Order: sequence, then structure tokens, then C-alpha cells
Amino acid sequence: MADVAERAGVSVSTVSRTLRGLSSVSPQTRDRVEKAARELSFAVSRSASSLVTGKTRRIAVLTPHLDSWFLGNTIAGVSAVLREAELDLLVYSVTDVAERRAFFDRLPARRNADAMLVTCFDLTPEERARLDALGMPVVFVSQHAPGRPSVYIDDADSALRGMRHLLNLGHRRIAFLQSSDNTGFYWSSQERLTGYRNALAEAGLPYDEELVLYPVARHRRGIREAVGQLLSLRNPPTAVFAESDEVAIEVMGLLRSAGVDIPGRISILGFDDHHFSEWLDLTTVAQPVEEIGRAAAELARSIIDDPEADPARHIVFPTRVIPRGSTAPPAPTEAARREAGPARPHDI
Amino acid sequence: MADVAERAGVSVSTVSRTLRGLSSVSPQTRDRVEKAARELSFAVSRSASSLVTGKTRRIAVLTPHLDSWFLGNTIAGVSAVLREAELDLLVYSVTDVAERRAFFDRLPARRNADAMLVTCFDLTPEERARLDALGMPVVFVSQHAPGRPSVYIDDADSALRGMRHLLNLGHRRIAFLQSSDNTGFYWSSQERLTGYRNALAEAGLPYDEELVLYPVARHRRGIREAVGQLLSLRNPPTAVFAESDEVAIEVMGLLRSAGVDIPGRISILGFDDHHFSEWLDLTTVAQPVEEIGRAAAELARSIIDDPEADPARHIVFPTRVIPRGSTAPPAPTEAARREAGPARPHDI
DNA sequence: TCTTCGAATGACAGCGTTGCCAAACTGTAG
DNA sequence: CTACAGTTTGGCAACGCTGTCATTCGAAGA
Repeated sequence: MADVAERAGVSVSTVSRTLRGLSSVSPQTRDRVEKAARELSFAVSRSASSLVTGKTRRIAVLTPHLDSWFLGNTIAGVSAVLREAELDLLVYSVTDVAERRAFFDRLPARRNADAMLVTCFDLTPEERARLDALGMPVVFVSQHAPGRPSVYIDDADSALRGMRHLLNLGHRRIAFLQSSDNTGFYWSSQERLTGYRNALAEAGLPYDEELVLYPVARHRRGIREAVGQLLSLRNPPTAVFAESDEVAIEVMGLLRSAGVDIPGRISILGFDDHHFSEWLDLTTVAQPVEEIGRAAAELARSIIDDPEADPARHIVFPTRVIPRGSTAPPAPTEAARREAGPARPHDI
Repeated sequence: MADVAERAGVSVSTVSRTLRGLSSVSPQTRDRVEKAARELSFAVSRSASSLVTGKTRRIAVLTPHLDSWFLGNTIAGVSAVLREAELDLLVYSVTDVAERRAFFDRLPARRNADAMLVTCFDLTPEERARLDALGMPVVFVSQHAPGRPSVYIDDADSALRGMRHLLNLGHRRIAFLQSSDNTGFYWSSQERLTGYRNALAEAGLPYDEELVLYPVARHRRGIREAVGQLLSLRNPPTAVFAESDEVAIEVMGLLRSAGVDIPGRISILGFDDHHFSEWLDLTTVAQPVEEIGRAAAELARSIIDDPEADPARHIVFPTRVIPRGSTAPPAPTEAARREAGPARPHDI
């Protein structure tokens, strides 16, 4: 900065003022300083600046992974807003239990960011306490945190409406497939499971544990095993509600390659409206993923700018059920078929 | 830090030494300091520390977007390595031409990171010069940058081998669909296009411009238009080589919903080995995406640790063609069919 | 007992900014 | 020509750490 000052023939203070866009700099001086800065490829050292101001101009995102469609798009939304605000984006991806503990032990984000977005992360009470002790604004993304700023959808209600679609089609045995990851926590799941149960209750159907599965891994193997389990039930489901489209898409693939007709034999309902779902003809509960990221970033930004303001700290986004070809009325059961036609025990 | 020092009954210097893991601290003192730090949830201010050391312990990633499968997985790989090394990950997503210019103008990464990973970004000579002037180590990911550390695959050769598969099946009219984004640059494309052309030359086939398309957008609309163009050619291709699986998957969907049989009427070849490609039965050229990210991060790390060392600055990963069900020999043409059977001008 | 050495610790300057206050300059009114 | 307010600029301390050097301490050797 001293170099720039010398080149522009002004003091360091003036350079600082100019570069921060403060008003009390004459236009000519401003021009000279900006020119000098450009010529020297000068950029303010954020380290030094944040040492004084206490502001890092950085926002941290805590996420269980980066390679899912949902989080990729959410973070893309976050990134778009931060870019405009000239804030930097720091990503902490914490993918298993050990890392998780390490993160909350070391709390590397402390004092290295002005705010933190916690995405898809069911925090334990201790973890929340840790974060609170940080004194850093935390925005919860894709999850409702009572008393704390959060951006989310109504998971229970969304799942309920998805289920109603299946129930209205006539399904009575509906499996529920949760998404899990290696962090040891099932995100969003509890709420959606609640929606699932509420829908069953509403329809007067029993809750059958064997229809609710928790694949052990987000990818292939875990889902393959879950599908195997469903297909080998004495009384298999006529529909599967997967907690995310990524899981639903894999389930579709597995069932198809196993020769199970979709939706003839089994209907599939997803959640998210993945980029591929349209042409795969997957019925789904759509949520505005990128929007959620943007809103979260905006919220964080407004909290940073004015910590006192309590700008509608809860933003709830609507979801909508998009019926497509992967859902249809269930095939008539053996019993129903017998009832319909004349009783012919040994049909030829 | 003074608080920790007081609580542990030592000087600030000792706290600093302890927290940095320097050896000259007695075990008892170390224990006391660590305990005090934990109790106070103390974390070193990276701003202050980097002001002195000049090291930020941050690595920046420059990427054209975050919401593609390829980049999500690459960055996941980067993140995994950085986490272990206790380095922070800074993400700069630059998604269009204006942002791109702004980025290189303002160069926000300057002095805010110890190294930069440039992924899938064809830099102009001026942009490279700008980066060089930064004096920050830059690692090129997924692209070969002569004279600069880079991690990549042999795109030309990979495309060549993919094409050979199609040619060996008997295809003679093969379309090539590039991936594009809004940054105004087509990444990896030129090399893969070279492979495409080399394969044609090898097979003694002409290069037909109308078979090479550049969708204007990464997603739906652009690809829909490209497919429309191909289907409305006087002499449509019998195979399509898409530059990424994400594009290939969309093309498959569009063709299927247009009633075009795959691979009966048109074969599809992708690139990446996307998570869904296996069950979609998409033939593809697989590349180890996450591995690439890890290697790039390792490379950056080793350069930071020892700027003098020139640790095998180029890492080339192998790719492999994975034949699946989306490719098959082309349907016999009208001409061939006539030739095969007896000449019956008006077949009934 | 005295010296010497190494290990452990402390004191202090300084990293590159910003915030505050003082100073210089400009223009206007008395 | 002076006084004064407002605008623009400069000087300097301080932010929280680390690196360097000085100091203390205890143990080993003379």
C-alpha cells in the first residue's frame, strides 16, 4: 500500500480511504490512486485489514459433502450472492464422524469468517453450544433451527403432500427410503419421515417398520441393498418414496435392471426435482434449491451488515409435487384380480 | 491469546509456540496451554498470524461453476486433502464473462490464499500473465498448462479411443457435442475435438462441420436445440459423442422421448463416467474425477511447503473406455439394405 | 563449588492495514 | 484582510500474532 501511495503521491491513509470507497477523497486523487493500484496489481491484504476491523469479509459454509446435486446447487446459489457482495466463500466439508468431531474441537472457522452457513447438518446440542460460544452469526440452511436464522422448506408438509399423491393413486404399501451420509446423522430425514407417518395416519394406514429403510451409504451399494430388502419382503411395496431424487434415480435404475416395471409394478416418488428428473420422468417434490442458497447468503449478509436487525430470520420456501410418469395406480393385487374375474383356481 | 496465556500461567510466546506445535515446549506446559485454549474455545486468528508469516493457510479454487457433477466431485477431492492438511478452502466461482473480467481485474485471491487451483478454465494469455504477476503458485486442474504445474488427463487421446470404439462398431457419421458454459470459453473441448478429428482422419473419414455442435447452455435448452439440429440434418449421425456424461444423459433423454431408439437408431458415447451412467447403461470414457482433485490439492500443498522443489509438476491420469449398452453397431442404411436383399424397388 | 551448556521461557518489535485526530487547504462571509 | 466552516489529507497508534533475541533454570562436568 505504501508503494501505491508513493506512486500516486499521496499518503497511505488516502490510499486506504480510496480503496475502501470512502467519500472524503477528491475525484482527482481517487483517479490517481486507482490508477497506481491497478498498475501495481495491488490488492488489499485481507489479513491486515481484518486484523484491524475485525471483519474478514469471508463467509464459511459447513456442509456434509460437496458432491451431491442438492448441495452443489445450494452452494452455487450461496456463491452467486457472495460474489456480488464481494465476500469470499470458505467451504468446510465435514464428511465423517471423526472429521466432524475434529471440526467442532478445533473450530477452525472461528475468527476466520464473519458468519457461517450450516447446511444439512443436524447439530447436537453440544455442537450448537459450541457454535453459539463462537459469537459468530450462524444461518441454518435447509433445516429449521428454532430461535436461529434459518432458510428451509417445510419438509414434513412436503413429504405429506407427496405421500397424498401416492395414496390418491391407490397405493397402500409405500416404502420410505432415507438418505444418509457418513457423518452419522440423517439430515432432513426426521421431518420427512414425520410427513410420511402423518400421511399414513391420515389415510388410516398402519406404520410398517419394514417399509422404512436407511441405506448405509449415499451411493450404489447402500441403495442396492435397500432395494434388495424391499423386493424380498413377503408383501413388497407398490410404491417407493425416496428422500432425494438422487436416491430415487438409482432405485429406478436398479428396479429396471431387475426387470421390475415402473410404474406398472412399483411407483417411484423422489424429492428435489433433480436436473435429470424431468426426462427420466420421475415424479418428485420440487424445491427451489439454488434459491435456498441465495436466500441463506442474503440472510447472512444482512446479519453481518447490521447485527441488530432481525430481518425475517426465517425464510420458508414452498415446494410442489410434480407428477410425472414414474407414478401410477398400483397393479391390482392377486386378491383384487380374483375378485374381479370369475374364480378360476387354475387359470390356463 | 493473552487470555489463554494468563489462564495457563505462561507468556504469549509460549502459547503461540504450543499452538503451532513447536518442539521447545515442555510437556507439562503444553498440556496446560492446550487445556486453557480448549476451555476458552480459543482459535488462532489466521488474519494476525498470516500478517506476520505471510502464509494464509488457505487455498483458492477458481471454477466456472459449482453445480456440475464433474466439478462437485473434483472439489470434493480437493477438499478432502486440504482438510487433512488443515488448510482452508476458498472457492471463487466465476460463471460468466463479466464476472470473469471482474475477477481478473480485482484479483481478490491475491494475498488471500497461498496457492490457487484453476479448474476447467482456458485462460487467455493476459489472464495468465495476471496470475503470474500474483507471485502465487497456480496449479492447473483438468487442463494441461505447459511449463506450469498441472493435473489432467490426455483429452485428445481419450477422445480418440472413445471414437475408435464407435468406429470399430461401424459408425461412419458421428456427431460431436461440446460442453459450453457462460464464461465464453469451451473447456477441455479443443483437445477432445482434436481427438475426434484425429480418429476420423485415422479412419479415412472426412470432417463434417455440421456434425460438431456447441450448445449455447450447459442445460436443457441448449442441448434440446442441438439435438433438434442433429435430427433435422439431411443425413443424420448414427452416433453422438457428447463431451460429458451430463450432456450425454440429457441427449439420451431427449432422443428417447423423441422416439429415437438407443442404440438401435443412434448410439451415444459420453465422457466422465457419471455416477448415474452405470445404470443408465451409458457407454463412456471414464476419468478418475475425485482423484484428480486430490492430486491437484497435494501438488499445491507440496509447492507451498517447498516452493523450490519441482515435484513431478505434471500429473496425467489414465482414462478408460467403458462399453455399455448405449452403443451398438449402426442400423443398416437404406443403401446397404437394398444391396443385401434382391432389388425390389417398391418393397411391399 | 563453579562453570558451561542446552532446554524452556519471556520481552519486544513489527507485519499491513484502519480509525482517530490533527493539519492543511479551499472558499465564503464579515 | 481576517475568521470560519467544510473538505481533503497526513500522522500515528493499535489490531493479534510470530520471529528474534535475551534471560532463566537445571543438570552435567571440571
